[in-house]
Order: sequence, then structure tokens, then C-alpha cells
Amino acid sequence: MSEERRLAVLRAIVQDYVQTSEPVGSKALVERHHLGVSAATVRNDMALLEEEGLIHAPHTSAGRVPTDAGYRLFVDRLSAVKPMSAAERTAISRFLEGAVDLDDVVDRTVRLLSMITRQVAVMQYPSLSRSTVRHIELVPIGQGRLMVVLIVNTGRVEQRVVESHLDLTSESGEAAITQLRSGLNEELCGRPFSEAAVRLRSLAERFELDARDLVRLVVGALDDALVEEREERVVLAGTANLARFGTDFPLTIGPVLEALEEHVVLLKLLNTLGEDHDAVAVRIGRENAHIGLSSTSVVSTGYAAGSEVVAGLGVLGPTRMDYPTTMASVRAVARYVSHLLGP
Amino acid sequence: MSEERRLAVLRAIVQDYVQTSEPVGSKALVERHHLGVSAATVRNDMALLEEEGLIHAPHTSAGRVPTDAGYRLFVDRLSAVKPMSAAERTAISRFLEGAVDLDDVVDRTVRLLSMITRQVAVMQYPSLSRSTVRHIELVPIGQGRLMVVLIVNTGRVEQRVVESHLDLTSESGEAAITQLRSGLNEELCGRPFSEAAVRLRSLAERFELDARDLVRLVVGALDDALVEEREERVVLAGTANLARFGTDFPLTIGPVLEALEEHVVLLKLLNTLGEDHDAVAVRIGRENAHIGLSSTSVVSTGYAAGSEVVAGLGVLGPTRMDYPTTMASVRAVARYVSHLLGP
DNA sequence: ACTTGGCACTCACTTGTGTCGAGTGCCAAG
DNA sequence: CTTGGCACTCGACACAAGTGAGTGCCAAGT
Repeated sequence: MSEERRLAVLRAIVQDYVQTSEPVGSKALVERHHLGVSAATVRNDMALLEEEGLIHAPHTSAGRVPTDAGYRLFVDRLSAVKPMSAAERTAISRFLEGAVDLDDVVDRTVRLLSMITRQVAVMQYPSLSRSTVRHIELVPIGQGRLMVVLIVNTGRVEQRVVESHLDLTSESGEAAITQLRSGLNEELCGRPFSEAAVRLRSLAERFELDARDLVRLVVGALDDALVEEREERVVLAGTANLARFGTDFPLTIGPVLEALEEHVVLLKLLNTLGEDHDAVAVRIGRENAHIGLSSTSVVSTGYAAGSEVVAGLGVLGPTRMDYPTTMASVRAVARYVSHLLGP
Repeated sequence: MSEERRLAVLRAIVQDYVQTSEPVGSKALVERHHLGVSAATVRNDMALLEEEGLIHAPHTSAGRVPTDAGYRLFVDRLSAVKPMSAAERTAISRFLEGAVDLDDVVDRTVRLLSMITRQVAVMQYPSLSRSTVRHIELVPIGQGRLMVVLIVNTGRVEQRVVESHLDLTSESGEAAITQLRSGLNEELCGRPFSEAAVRLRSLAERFELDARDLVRLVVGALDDALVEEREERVVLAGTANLARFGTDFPLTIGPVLEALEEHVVLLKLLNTLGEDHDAVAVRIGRENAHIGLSSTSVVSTGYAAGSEVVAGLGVLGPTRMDYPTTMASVRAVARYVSHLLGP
């Protein structure tokens, strides 16, 4: 019994099943792939693969289907990432290069990714905590309210409104705002956000007593923007693709849609960070640890702004997906986005 | 034959069908509603209603189902908008009042609306063209690039980056920016956006020759933000609710999801504007003029910032929906949002 | 002129039975 | 270790019969 051939059989099963979405039997296998052996031999191999938990028969007299573990092995050892054709590359850049602002980049990216993979695409906005401050602007908007606008190196813009009992239109109010504005910018411009909290702490003391309240409010607003739950935004597209599987698959789309609505869940899916820039992470079926996603896989990677990985993007589809192609698409798009956000 | 009773029968059919989602027969009707007549009489009425095209029998020996026209009549003449309970009102305000910025308001609103109606909620961002300018900020972000930040009275913030060959960090560059900034704000602050284009046209002439290019770029960026396709943003939530119907309904969710992905389509659905503030518009089935939405209904209304209606929100569900309750929810939420965005 | 009970009829849905065939496991021979 | 053969399993599909909710129509009642 050659270990090698058994893996070849597994690979063949995965490929056929991905293509036909029907359990694949021994006979069909030998017909479609020229493994130099007979159906009976393949059957023996299949029995072994089943013992190892790599494939599974839905019922006694049906073909075999890969298990999560089977896909895992396939992804890790049996597949090579397909290179993308030049045409595909230019199509990607064509589609993305017209973007006018960050929102537009994100929007186009998810749309593009869902189109080329024909699956659900997910993209996280550049994480504030991994970015640097470009500028902070304070805009009085009447009745003691002040809008704090935060501009980040990735192009992301956040705003908060703070309410103060101070009269901001008075001369002293305006002076305080001007002073605060330059103070904030001097202190933070070009700095990574991770340092912001510390640097801001002592800022209030530099101001006159009656302006300190305002400073605290503004600093509080900036802190607030960094609260994990708030700072992470996530966008998705291509949910209609789920319906394509709904019919011919044990994947009921209800729970999946529910999971996709919870942004916290999505963020966890994308959090493949801390690994290599270029690594494309694949999470298969149960590995996702969220019921409702137990028959879906997530292919994700990080993208960068400048040299720093700032957030993740990826696609979600049925465990029966074309991993090599999907991984190639995700990687290509992530690279292009990194390029766009570059300097 | 009393016209009045026939309509009562129609009302009863709609109510029963909405509740049970099964074709309703004459016998069941007289049992559940105390119309003071026998089943045979109801049958005669039903035959007439069918002639009028208000109801329809899926097959010979089944109960009746309302047609689009039937629902239309029901909505227009046979239903009263249910008042919301005090508990529901406070639940709405509880959920919305914690919002920290406009994005958050929109996000919470769609979530809330989809939860209480158990359907798909859609909300349009306040339309720029119906808003007034609060402030314009220019932020140089290196290498001749300038970020134009536009703050609107609704709390909406838009940004664009323009590239100039001028050296913006030079003294003359900074001076030009400062001058342009105050020029823009003097010209536009507090003005409705609809006037912006005209007011900006002559701005360039007031500047020295070598700064005019920059002015034109910035003005171009502001114009660009007003392009209809760009300025309208739309957000939705609750798509998982579609799956609930998928099973027990001739509504295949694929096309619906596809339609929901096209924001242009969504915007058209919400464009009930131009009517009364308070009017809740209902578009039933085919009235939506988009295949794929031909078995869904949209209940929508406008919401205001200050005294001006700025955009729309609503829900989308199967034509078989509880119109009175849904309409009440949409109206209540729209009112609360208007209140939030108020002054 | 309506309303009503009765009645024959229709037709989707359910249940049961039988056939079919892809696919399997096992075994003995190569 | 591989291979052809063979009996067996079991879901899928097709067809038949039974069931019952619901209808349309009609003649009698008010």
C-alpha cells in the first residue's frame, strides 16, 4: 500500500467533489483520473482513507465525500496555489483603480472579490490601533458641541461629537480650541495609535483650568474611538452567492446569514493576523468554532498600508470550495489593495 | 350582495393568510372570524373577489390567497396603522440613544428595524443634496496631496483626496490653503448643498493665478461628492430573516439577495420622497418593477434632520407580511431617528 | 334577491410498494 | 499488493391508491 497513491486518491476525490458536488465513487474516479490502478484498488485505499477520517460516506451505498480533515490535508499538502493569469491581474487593477476614497476602495474590493470567487467576500476596515495619526481636526458645530475628526494614514476618517457647557464661540473658547488642536496634532501626528492613549494622558495639565474639561472630553472621545468593538468595521458583499449552494447542499443558509450579520464573528474570522504578510489562512468547517459556519470555510489574509499589516480580508464559502483558485484570488486582491493604500 | 361584507371577507383572508401562510378556505374563515354568515355565502363572495382579481386560488381545490391588488386594497382601505405600545416606544429609544456618531445611528437603526419587524431593513444615509454644509476642512497629507473633508449638518462626513503638483508645505502653499479654506467656508457654511455648485463656480477667480489649479481641484472634488451615484449610501440588515421564508414560500431568496446587493435598486425602493413627511409608502409585489422583488413588498418612509426630509428608510419582506404592524414600526423608528438627528 | 345546506367533484398531498442502479465490502486468484 | 467477480445495501425515482380540504352549483328557504 503506497501512502503516496492514497494521497493521490484523496486529491482526486477532493477535485472531483468540488467540481460535481456529488459523492464520488471508485469507478468514476479511475475513469476521470488516470491513476494506473483499478477501481478495486481504489476502493481499498478509500476504506483506509475513511479509517483515517479523511473521507466519509454519506450512506452505505454512495460515494465518498471529504471530511474537514480531508480538506485540511488537501490544502496543506496536496494543492499548489494557482497563479493568476495576466488578464485576471489587469481586471483586478482596472476595477480597483477608480476608487475615490477609502470607503470606495473597501466597497469595490468586496464586490470584486465576491465576483471573482463567486462567494461571500468580507473585508475589515484598516484597524485604527495599527495605523498612525495623520491629522486631528476640531470643528465647533454650535450649541457647545464640538466635532472631533480623526484622519488616519490609511485614509480612514472617524468622527465624534462631544458636548461641552463651554461657550465655544466666545473668544476664549476659540482660543482654547486652537490651542488644543495644535497640541493634539503636535503630540500625535505621525504617531501610531497604540501610543495615543499614553501621550494624551498628561495633555490636560498643560491647559488652563477652565479648559481642562474640554480637553478631557476630546481625549475621551479619541479613546472611545479606539474601543475595540467600535474601531473595527467590516463590510461584506456577495451574500447572494450563498443561494447558489442552498439548493444542492446540506448548507442551510439561514444560520450563515445570521453569523454574517454579527460583525464580531466576522472579525474573528478575519483575525489571521500576527502571521506572515503573505500567508493565506484557511479555516475549514468546524475549525471556525461558530455553529452555523460549521459547513463553511474561510480563506483570509492580511493587507497592508505602507509596510504595516492593518487589517484582513477574505472570502467565505462552502467547505466544498475550490481552495487553490480561491486562495490565489484572495492573495492577489490583498496585494493589490496593499499596493493601493501604499504611500 | 353587500359590498361591505365582501371587503370584510377580503380583510379576513389577508389576516388569516398573513398569520398562517397557507391558503385560506371558506370553512376556516367562518370559524375563525364571526362574520354572521355561512360558509356557502362566503364562497359566493370569494368567487366575486376572484373575478375582481383581488384573490386567487393556487389550484382548483385549495383555499384562496390575496393577489397584489388584494393586498393593495387591504393596505389602502381595510387596515388601520396599529399604535405602538409604550413599551415598544421606550425599547426603540433605549436602543438608539447610545449612538456615538452618524454611522452608529444608521447601523443601530437598521439593526433595530430588522429586529422588530423580523424582516430586512434598509436605510439610506442622509442625502448630501438635501443637507446643508457645516464645515469644510483641508488637510495636507504629504507629497502634494490634500484631503478635503466635508462635514454636513446631519453629521455625515465625506472625504476626498486631491493630488496637486504644488508644494503644499511651502509657505505660499500653506497660505493658499488657509485662504481657500476660509473662502470655502465663508461661501458655503450653513448653505444647502444644492446651492454649492453655483456658489463655487466663481471662486477660482478670486485667487492668484498659480493657486487656481488647486482651487479647481478642490472644487472638483466637492462636485464629485455630489454625483448621485456616489453621494447616496445605503445600508441594510436582517437579511437572515429572508431565510425564514425561504422554506415555506414560493419566494426564492437568491434573486432577492441579488437585488439587495445593487444599491441603485435599493435607493429606488426608498425613493418615496416628495410626499408627505409622515406618509408611509407601501410598494407591493410587482409594483416594485424589479424582477426578483416581484414577490416582496417594501414599506418605506422618509426621515428628517431638522425640518427637512433628508433620506428614506424602510423594510422589505414577502408580500405576505403584516402590513399594519410593519407600517407602524417603520413610522415609529423614522420618527425617532428624525428626533435624534434633530437640531 | 340573498342566504344556506347539501352534494358531487377536483386535485394536491401522503403513504406504500416495487424497481433500478451506483457503489460498496469481501474474497479468491493472479 | 493488485485485480476481477459477486452478493448486498440502500437511496432515488416512479407509479398507484387513498385521503381530505375545498370548491362550484343547485334547489330550497327566508
